[in-house]
Amino acid sequence: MSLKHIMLGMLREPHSGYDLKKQFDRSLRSFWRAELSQIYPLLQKMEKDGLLSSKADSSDIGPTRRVYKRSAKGRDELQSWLADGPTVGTERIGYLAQVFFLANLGDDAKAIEFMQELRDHMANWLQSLEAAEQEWRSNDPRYPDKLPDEDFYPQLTLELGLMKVKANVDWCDRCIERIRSRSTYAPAS
Amino acid sequence: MSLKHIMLGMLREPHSGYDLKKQFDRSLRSFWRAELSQIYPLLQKMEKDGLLSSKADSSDIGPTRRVYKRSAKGRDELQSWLADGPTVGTERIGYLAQVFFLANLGDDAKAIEFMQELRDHMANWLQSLEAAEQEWRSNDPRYPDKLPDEDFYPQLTLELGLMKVKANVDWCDRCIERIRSRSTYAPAS
DNA sequence: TGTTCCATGTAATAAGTTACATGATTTA
DNA sequence: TAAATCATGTAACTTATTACATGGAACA
Repeated sequence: MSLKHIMLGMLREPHSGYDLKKQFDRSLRSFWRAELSQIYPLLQKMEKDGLLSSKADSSDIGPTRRVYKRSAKGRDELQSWLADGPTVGTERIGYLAQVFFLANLGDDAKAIEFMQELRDHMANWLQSLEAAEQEWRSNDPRYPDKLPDEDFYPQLTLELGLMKVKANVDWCDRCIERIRSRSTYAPAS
Repeated sequence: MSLKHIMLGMLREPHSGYDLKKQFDRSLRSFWRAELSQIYPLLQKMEKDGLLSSKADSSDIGPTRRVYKRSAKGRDELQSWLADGPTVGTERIGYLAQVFFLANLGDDAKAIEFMQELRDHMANWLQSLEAAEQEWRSNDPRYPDKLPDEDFYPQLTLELGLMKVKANVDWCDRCIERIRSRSTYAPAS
């Protein structure tokens, strides 16, 4: 169960479920996602299990929120997740499963369209990652290697994200090229 | 629901649940996985839904197996999955979530150990992908661009797999180096 | 005053994992 | 004959998604 551990990681400082969702969309979406309808019940369960504590926060602005923070037990649980070593072999990449079976479209032109659409997604994604990096770099002189630990490790994941998404764009381009040349040998009816 | 569609992709030719599991471990494990205890009930349900047909196969060797094959309805379902365009933004990569929170180990040496272990995993994985490619290349003169469609598209995913796993190895190396230099500035007590 | 955003949840369903159970066949 | 592999499944549980429901606050 990883979402539990991700929550524990995020809840060093108090956050509401709504906050956590936004953080997901900002900094973790390259490798994990979660819906609010999963987050809220999970937070409740984790509090029941003693991993979190919560309190209502009726601050001056906005509706009342419930903010959670991890307990000592929660911190231990997080550490043992990390100490267990890397979780490998559980990756799940839907679009690659689709490419694997793309022959079933039965039409090279449609396959090219698919790859083109994928390429566009990846190019947009790359832009947003590059923008995020640029902003970070210009707002914090410690970027990247003198960031405090709690920002340095996220920065490592941003770097890999950039590399991977770039690789995806290039790969899409080459795939399109290769499908095109094949079609030339045996053009669609 | 993607596993359903992956099954449909694989079941152009008849296969048993056991077969499908082996195919997963051979050619799809870079981006999807499934347990037998998920596969068997799913096949039954898909047959009930008219996406597959099955028959018992008491061949000369081995225990009796039940082999499934997709129906016309199954083929349509598969095509509409592909025609819907690429599924993006649902990726899930557990080890990156861990790296993101690696500061919580509270010890650079442990973080380096973690990254080292990850690097080893990736390097092994790379070896097995390279071996798979090499074998394929030497056993089929059509490799890679003159393969028939049903092998060409899987080959595209193998290529990306190779690129990504290589990128991971390099990234791990650089991360280890960067964590080391940081430690030099502020060495662990 | 209507739209968007903030904020929290429940219900129903689907998808996936871990543990358990069974028995035949092949190979060392 | 013991161990590994082939082969299929069920049960219990955990995890995740989709749809629904509610209402206050900010903003244009």
